[in-house]
Amino acid sequence: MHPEQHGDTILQVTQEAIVIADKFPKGRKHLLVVSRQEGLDSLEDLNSSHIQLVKNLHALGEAWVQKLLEEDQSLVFRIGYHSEPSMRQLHMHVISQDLDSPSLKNKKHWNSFTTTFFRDSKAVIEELEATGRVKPCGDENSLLKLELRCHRCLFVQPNIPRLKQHIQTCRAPFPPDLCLQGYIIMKN
DNA sequence: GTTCTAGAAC
DNA sequence: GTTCTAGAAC
Repeated sequence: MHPEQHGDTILQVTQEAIVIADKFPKGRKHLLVVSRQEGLDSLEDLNSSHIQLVKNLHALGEAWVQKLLEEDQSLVFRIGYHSEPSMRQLHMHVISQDLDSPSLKNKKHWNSFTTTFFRDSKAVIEELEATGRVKPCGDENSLLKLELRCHRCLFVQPNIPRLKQHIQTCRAPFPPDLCLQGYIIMKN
């Protein structure tokens, strides 16, 4: 609400949103596009009146992806929302799909970005336009407790250290369903 | 959200 | 004996 009081921690300010670096990044690049609309805290709060807002948040996120891709063409991104955010103010994650970060430490962290708990911004916009609401994905808690599955090759890994080791070298293409829907954003 | 740690898993 | 996780505390 008062970005001027936070100096250089804020990457960008618009009338509707601010962009900041996630304090505990779960990928090499992890930004948050945060709505400045008071009281708008999660996807459940959205209705038809917010369509332009979420489109603008999406455009802001995409612009940052393009900027980050200019710096490193090997990066791959997804942009979207958590089903059950743990921080106030509706915020969209812009996160690189290496998921390579010391702050990614447990199953909940992993599953919050790799299961349907993560709602791609594009799908959120489409659902909001089609129905005027964004339905909860259902049983968020069990999604966060699912097995540790590589987000590329979809093989299950037994624990976090092994998963982290695995993703250092896994070069399987990203799942076709995500690519075909346009959820995976990479250099053309 | 993170940190810490007891006890489960190996 | 060591590694790892899950739940409590913050």
